[in-house]
Amino acid sequence: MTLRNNRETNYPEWYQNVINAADMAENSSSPGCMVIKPWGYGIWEKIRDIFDKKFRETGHENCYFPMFIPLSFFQKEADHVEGFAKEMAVVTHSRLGQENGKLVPLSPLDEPLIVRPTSETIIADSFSKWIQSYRDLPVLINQWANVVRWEMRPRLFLRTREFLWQEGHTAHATAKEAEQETLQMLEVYRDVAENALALPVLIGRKPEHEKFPGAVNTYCIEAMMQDGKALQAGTSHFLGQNFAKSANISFINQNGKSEYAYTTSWGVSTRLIGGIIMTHADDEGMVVPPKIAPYQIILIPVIKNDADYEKIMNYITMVQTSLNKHTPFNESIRIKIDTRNKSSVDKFWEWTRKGAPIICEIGMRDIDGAKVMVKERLKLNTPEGKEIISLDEFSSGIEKRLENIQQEMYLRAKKRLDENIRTDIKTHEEFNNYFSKTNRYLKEDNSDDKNVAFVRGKWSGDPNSEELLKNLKITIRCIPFDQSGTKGECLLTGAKDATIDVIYARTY
RNA sequence: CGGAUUGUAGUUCAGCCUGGUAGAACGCUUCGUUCGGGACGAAGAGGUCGCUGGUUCGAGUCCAGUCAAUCCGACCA
Repeated sequence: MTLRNNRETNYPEWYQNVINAADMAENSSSPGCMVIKPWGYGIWEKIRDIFDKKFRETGHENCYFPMFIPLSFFQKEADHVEGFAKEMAVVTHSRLGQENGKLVPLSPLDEPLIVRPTSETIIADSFSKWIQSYRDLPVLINQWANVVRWEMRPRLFLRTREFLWQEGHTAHATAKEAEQETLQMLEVYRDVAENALALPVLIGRKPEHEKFPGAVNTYCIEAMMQDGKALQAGTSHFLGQNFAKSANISFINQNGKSEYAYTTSWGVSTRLIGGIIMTHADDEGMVVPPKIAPYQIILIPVIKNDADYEKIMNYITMVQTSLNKHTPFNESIRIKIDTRNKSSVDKFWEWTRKGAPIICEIGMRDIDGAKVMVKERLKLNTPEGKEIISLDEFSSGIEKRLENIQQEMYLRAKKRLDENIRTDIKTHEEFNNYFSKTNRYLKEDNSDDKNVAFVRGKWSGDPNSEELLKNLKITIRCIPFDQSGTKGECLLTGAKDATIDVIYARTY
């Protein structure tokens, strides 16, 4: 029994099926919101821990700010409010009362409160109090929080009204230092995405019309899903003095003069999990990279006679003890012994659908020869996917085995990304032709030339581009850092002598 | 928020056109045989048919409203 929909017949439904099959999350009765279940939340916790460590290593400390932001704070930054106005949750009352047997809001607030869609304004307010002198800079903080954006078309992990994320906020004495911070955190995002989530990404700068509201520059990491669409996986913003001016974050510099600080902000969210699903999952369900798997190894007892129970459990404990001596990725190994009263076959397929990297079935057959049956999720349905090896060999090779799985997952995704960025499209006509096709699951051999994914090519920078892109349902994902400097036909407008290299793609 | 479609058992759905005792499969429980690639047999539990109102002797079925979900738009991490 595979998933009800495979990637090829119905990609969006397949995505939902994977989440159900892996028991990662579900729609809540609270409209547009999701319940993140233990396996999904466990993955988020691992992602969070890895990022958190990196943030600390780069000098940031965690804080917490209120989720309610006074409405007036949003009026201070014009671009910012314009960008978020259409998706604000507004708190207007402070009490409920009975009216004709129905509960109704009572006691209106003098000033409505906004449930934070992002925290620039409320954090800038604090910064303005914290920062007096150049000696107070830089301020480097991060918060792990939930935010609310009133989405009209929710999708588990990718777009829900409430989501979990991390938002870093920093203030600096110079523009240069703030820009460096912005790029440093972008590099942290790239590093974690590629090395921990096995999510190969493109990095670059957003064009003007895709910038974060209120930012001077927005940088991003962009990933490619298995249907060739792009997913913005993380953003890092250089905010210049925009928020400093609107919230009066000023300091006395070394020359005794008052100056506005330069701020940054950067964030990744639970959306990353959606990206991981759409990058690694297959027609059997989820596949989780070992570095972020809540459990890396599942041990399933195979008990044919109740009389063997104790013997088998003792052996499994021995397997666990042996594995526990090892520290893959320099961390404690994460093992789950599945003792639930279910058939071992059911357990195997359950963990397969959840995407646990390694599943071992252990029964009487293994005990005599001190062996273990090892199944790797990534090699499911292949002859190599099932090995019977000695416990010693399995145990001593476990670090390497998990590293190989992690590496293999990255390489597979990287190959897909590399092979589906078209660089040979040189004219407006070819470009229109290419994007006249609809996105679908990317076939590996690409033999029938129906794959639609990314195009790397020229853009004129024409301010009317936004409208043109909208009509074609295409976006400019980013302006890559490595610009060729050559001239060519703008793929979007057909204008000659366009100089900017950009990534065009459809997006989530 | 606009367009389309759908809401019936835990899940997927049939029943609705043509109103008259609530159905199937899977899942779940129990027992037995099984168990190392998605088991089999037998018995059993489980639904005020999304919600509100209307028409009717009678509504899962017809009508109106409403809420939610899915897909397509607009918007977005």
